[in-house]
Amino acid sequence: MAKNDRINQQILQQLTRDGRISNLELADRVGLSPSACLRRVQDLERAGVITGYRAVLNREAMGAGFVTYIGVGLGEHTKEAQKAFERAMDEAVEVVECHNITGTIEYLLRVECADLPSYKRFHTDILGTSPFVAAITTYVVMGSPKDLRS
Amino acid sequence: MAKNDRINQQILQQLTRDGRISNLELADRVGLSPSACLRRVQDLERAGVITGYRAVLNREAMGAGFVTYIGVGLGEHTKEAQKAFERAMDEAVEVVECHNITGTIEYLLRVECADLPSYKRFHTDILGTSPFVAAITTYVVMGSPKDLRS
DNA sequence: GCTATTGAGGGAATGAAATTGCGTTTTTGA
DNA sequence: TCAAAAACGCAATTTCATTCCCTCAATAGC
Repeated sequence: MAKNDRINQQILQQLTRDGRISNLELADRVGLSPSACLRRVQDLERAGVITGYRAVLNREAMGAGFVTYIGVGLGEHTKEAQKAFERAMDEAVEVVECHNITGTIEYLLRVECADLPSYKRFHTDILGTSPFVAAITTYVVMGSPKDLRS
Repeated sequence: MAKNDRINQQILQQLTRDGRISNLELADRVGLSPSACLRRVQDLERAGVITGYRAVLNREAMGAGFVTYIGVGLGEHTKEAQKAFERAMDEAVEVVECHNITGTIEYLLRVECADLPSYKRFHTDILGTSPFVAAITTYVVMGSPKDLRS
């Protein structure tokens, strides 16, 4: 189990800001030698505190400015239905987030498309053909006054 | 300006899955030489399509494991009501995202708390006292089979 | 109080990867 | 069809990740 001391917190903070910082630079910033620093990072990864690394994209810069949240209800509530739906969502590049939630519907998606026509394609070709999908409610994002995760 | 062809899409998809994949491996997966691949990645960074890289942390391991999406309807639909609500959300640390959406409600929030009691505090003390808030619908996130923005 | 053991750190060597320069190929547009 | 521009691949160079081994400090047992 990885510790939760000051240095590890610094490491996590730095890697959250820049996940591609070199180990040399990271070690320098937290005041360790490269080898000691690398060991700590690997410990954090092994302990499951760091679950991965991702590039952060600006979708508007690549023509994906049409953002929607979509509530999805499944017709069946079996484990198989969920797995099948989740697999379909994982393969769809438009789907940026897929949350399994409580309430009247099972899933909340964040879907990012270029425009309305391309959203329509996603809606009919992907969602419409996905297994077990029963109810779809779309909320179009007009703006995000606050978004700390973008 | 960076292109938006098949290869760049593959590059972006790979980097959103694993932002620390080596350039050699990435080049291999998209079918380019390392140098050509690196140039494309750098172009995407320079064009602002890739805005950065982040380590993905296990939030439960850090004491913010209670995640909810909250639909909020306002009692008034004036500009002043919206501004006041957005200001309140901006000041609340629990609110990670605030989207202005179309539909039967005006806002969709993502709220991250340590646990249910701390969520209750947010619900009553922050949302309950915010101006013009009329309808509140909470969806508790039980899991996120896919989340490329975390 | 002393010593064995364990855990963490530092430094240097090694191997791998990023990066760059350059010639070649492909694409584009007149 | 041909010239210019863009993109590519190869190879050399630099930088970095990773490993090995030694040292130091804290801890537990005697």
